[in-house]
Amino acid sequence: MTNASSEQSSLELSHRLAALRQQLDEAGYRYYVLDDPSLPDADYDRLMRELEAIERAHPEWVTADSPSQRVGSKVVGGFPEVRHAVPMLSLNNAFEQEGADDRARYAEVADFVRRIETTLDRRQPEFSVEPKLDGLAISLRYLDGLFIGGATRGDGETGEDVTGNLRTIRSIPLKLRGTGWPRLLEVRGEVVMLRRDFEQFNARALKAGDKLLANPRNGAAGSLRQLDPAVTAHRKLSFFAYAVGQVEDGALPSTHSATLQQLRAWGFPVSPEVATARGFEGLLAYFRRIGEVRDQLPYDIDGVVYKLDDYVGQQAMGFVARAPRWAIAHKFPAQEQSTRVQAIEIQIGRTGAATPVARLEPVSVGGVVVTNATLHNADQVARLDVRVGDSVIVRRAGDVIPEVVRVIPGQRPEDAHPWSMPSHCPVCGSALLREDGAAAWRCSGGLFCPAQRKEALIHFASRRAMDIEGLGERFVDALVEFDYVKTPADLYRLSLDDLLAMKQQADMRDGSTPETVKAGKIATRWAEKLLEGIDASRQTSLARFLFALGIMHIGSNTAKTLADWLGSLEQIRLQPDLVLRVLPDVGTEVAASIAGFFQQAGNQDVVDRLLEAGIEFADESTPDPRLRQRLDLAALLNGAHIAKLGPKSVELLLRHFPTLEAIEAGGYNHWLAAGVPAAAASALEAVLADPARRQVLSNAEQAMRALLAAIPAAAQVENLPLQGQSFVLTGTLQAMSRDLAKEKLEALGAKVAGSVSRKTSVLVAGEAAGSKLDKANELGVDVWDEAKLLACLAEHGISA
DNA sequence: ATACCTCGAGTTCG
DNA sequence: CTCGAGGTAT
Repeated sequence: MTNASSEQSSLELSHRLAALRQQLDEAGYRYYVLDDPSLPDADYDRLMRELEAIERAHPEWVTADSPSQRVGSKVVGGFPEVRHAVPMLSLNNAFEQEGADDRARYAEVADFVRRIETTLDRRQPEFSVEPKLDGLAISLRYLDGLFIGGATRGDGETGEDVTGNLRTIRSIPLKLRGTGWPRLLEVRGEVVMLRRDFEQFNARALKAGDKLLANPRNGAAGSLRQLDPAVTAHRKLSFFAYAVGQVEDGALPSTHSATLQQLRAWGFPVSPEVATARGFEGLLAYFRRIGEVRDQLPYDIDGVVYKLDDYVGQQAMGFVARAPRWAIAHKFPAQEQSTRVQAIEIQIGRTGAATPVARLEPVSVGGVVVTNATLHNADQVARLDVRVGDSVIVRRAGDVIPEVVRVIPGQRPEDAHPWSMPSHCPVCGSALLREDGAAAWRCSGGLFCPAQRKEALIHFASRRAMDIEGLGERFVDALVEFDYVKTPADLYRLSLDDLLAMKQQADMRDGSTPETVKAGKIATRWAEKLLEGIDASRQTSLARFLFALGIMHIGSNTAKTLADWLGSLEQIRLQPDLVLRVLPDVGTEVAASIAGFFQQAGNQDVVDRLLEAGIEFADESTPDPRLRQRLDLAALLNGAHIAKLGPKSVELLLRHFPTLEAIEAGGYNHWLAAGVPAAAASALEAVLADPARRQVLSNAEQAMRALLAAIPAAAQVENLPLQGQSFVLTGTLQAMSRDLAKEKLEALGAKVAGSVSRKTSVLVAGEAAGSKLDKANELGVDVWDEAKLLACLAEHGISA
C-alpha cells in the first residue's frame, strides 16, 4: 500500500488522490445515503486518513468537494471519529395510545413497570426520573479530573470528536470540583441551546439578514458541528449531564439518582427537574407534572425518561437488542409531523374572504388528529409552493392551530403543478376578486352566496353576538340549504312545523334511517329548544346586536363604542359617515362601512324586520354628552377631506361663518377676507358647486344638529371607579370566564384591551398565562392575580 | 410621513 | 394566537 511519502512523484500522488476521493465518495454514499455499506468501517477510516495525509502535504490540492471536507448530514468529515468505549445506547420509546384509562393509554409504560416488577419480584420499584432534553447527546471524558475530550453520540458505537467545540461551552467543566472522582470518568448528557439564547440568536440574525435557526435543537446540532470553534463560541450552548459511561479506578454510588447528585457535586449541571418516583402511578404523575411546566422550562424537551434507580436492579434487567430494559423514554405527542396534502380547497368566510385550506392525510400532531390546516391566502401558498400530493411538515402553532410549515423536498409527485386561486367561488360561482394591494381574494357574490349567508348567520347566532342557544353550524347549514332562512330576520319567523319539515328534508337527502323516523319525539324536543333559544335572544343589548349584524370592520369593541356614544339604534342607523367620523376609533373606513351598510335598502329592511320580530335592547339611552365637544361643523369639514382646506383654514372660516348656509352666502371673496388661503377657498368653492358633494355636507350638518338636539340638557356625568384605566386579561380564570370579567370591569368604567402595551394599567393573569405576562413584566406593567381582581370587584360592589 | 397601538377576522378540534 | 390593516399620536 502506498502512502504519502516524499519519494513519490507528484503525478503518482495526484492520481492516488483522485482514486481515494472516488472510492470514499462511493463508500460514503452507500453507507449514509443507501444505508448499504460496501466497505468495512476500518477500511473507510484508513482510506480517509490516507487522503487527509496527502491533502496535508499538498494543501493546494484541497477542493471543497473532497470527501475530507464534508460537513453535515451525509458524510462525516472534519472531525475525527471516536469509538465509544461503552456504547451510547438508545432508549425504547413509549407513546400515548388510544384507550379508556391511564393504563391503556400508557400501556407501554405500564408494561415497562410490570416487567421490572415481575423480573425483580419487587413492587413499586423506585425510578430516577428526568426530562428528556431535545438536543444533541454527547459524551465527555475526564482523566484525573481534567477534561480530555468529548464526542457526539453518532450511531451509538462511533461518534465525532468535537472536543474543540465542547471546550467553548461554559457549563462543561474543564476541571472537576470536589474530590473522589475516578481516574477515568466518562459523563454523558445533552448539549442544548436554551430557548432564551435561541431567540436572541435569531433576533440578531434577523437584523443582520442572516439565516435563521429552525429550532433550538437544530441550533445546538449545527453549532456543535461547526468546524471553527470560534463560530461555536458565538452560539451560546448549554450542557446537562444525565448519565455516566466508562469508569476506571473509582467507584460511584449505588443508585442513578445518587450518581446525579455526585455529578452535581463534581461541577456538572444537572437538570433541576430530575426527581425520583415510585411505581406506575408515580411515573405518570411526574409525566403530567412536567407536561404542565413544559412551556416554562428554559429548554425544549420531547418527553421524560424513567430509569430504574439502583444499579443492581439495572444489571439484573439487562438489555434487549440495543436498548436497556431498565429505562424508557416517555415521549410527549409530537408537535411536528409530516403528512401528505390530499387537496387544497377554498373556504368562503363571512365577509367572502376566500381562504385556501389544505386537506391532509390524518396525522396526530401534539395529541390531536389533524386533517385540515390553513394556508392563509394565495400568497402564502405561493411562498411555500405547496402542491396537491406534496409531503409537508405540519405543526401546531401556539399550541392550537395547525399550520403547514414547509414542503418536504424531493417527495413531490411528477405530475404536481403549482396551485393557483380559482377564478370563481366554488360555492356560488361568482367571480373571486382581489382589491389592489390586498392579500385576500373575496367572493363577489355577497349574500347571494350561500356560504356567506351561512357564515353570516353563524356569526349572528354566536355567543358574543345574539347568543342563540341551540343554533350551531349544523342547523344553520340545513336552514340555509333548504331556504328556510335567508337573513337573520327569518330566524324569528320559524315555526315548529318549519323545523320539523326541514329535518325531514335533511334526513331524506342523507338517506333516512329507521332511527330518525322512530325518534319523532326527540326531534320535536330539539326543535322546541331551538325555538326557545331564538326567543330568548330577543332580549339583547345594542352592542351585541350591532356586532351581530356583521358590518365590515365592526367587531365587538367598535360596536360597543357606537352603542355607548350614540345610545340608540335609531341614532346610529341614520348617521352619515361624516358624523360617525367624530367617534373615537372610527375613521374613514369604518365610518364609510357603517353608513354604507345602513344605506342599503336590503339591510334596512332586515333591521326593520328584526325589530318587528321583537328584538329589544335593554340598554338604549340618549347620546353621550361628550359628543358636544367633538361634534361641530369644524369636525365635519375636517372629516370631509377637502383638498388644501386644513384645520387652520376651517377654523378661520368658521369664526366668521358659523353655518354651512352662512359660508355659502359669504362667497369666495369674503372667505379670503376671513384669512382663508386662496387655494383652500377655491377648493371649497369647487366642492359647494358640485351638487352631490354639497348635499353630503348639508346632510351631515343637518344630522349633526339633530344629534346635538337629542343630547339631554342636564346630563350629570357620574365618575366610575376605574375610569381611564386600561386592563388586559390573560390565562384562565377560575371564578368566571374572561368575557364575563371583561363585562364587569367595563361596568366599573375600565377599558379592556386585547394586548399589553405601555399604556396598559393592569394585567390580570389567570392560570397558565403566556406571552402577555412576559410582556407585562418586561414593560413593568402592574400584574394582578385572580384573587386581586375579585377583591377589586368586590370592593366596588360587584360579586363574582 | 411614521411608529405605535388596537381591533377585526380567520383558524382547529373536541 | 397571529396577522394585517385601520386609527391616532407624534
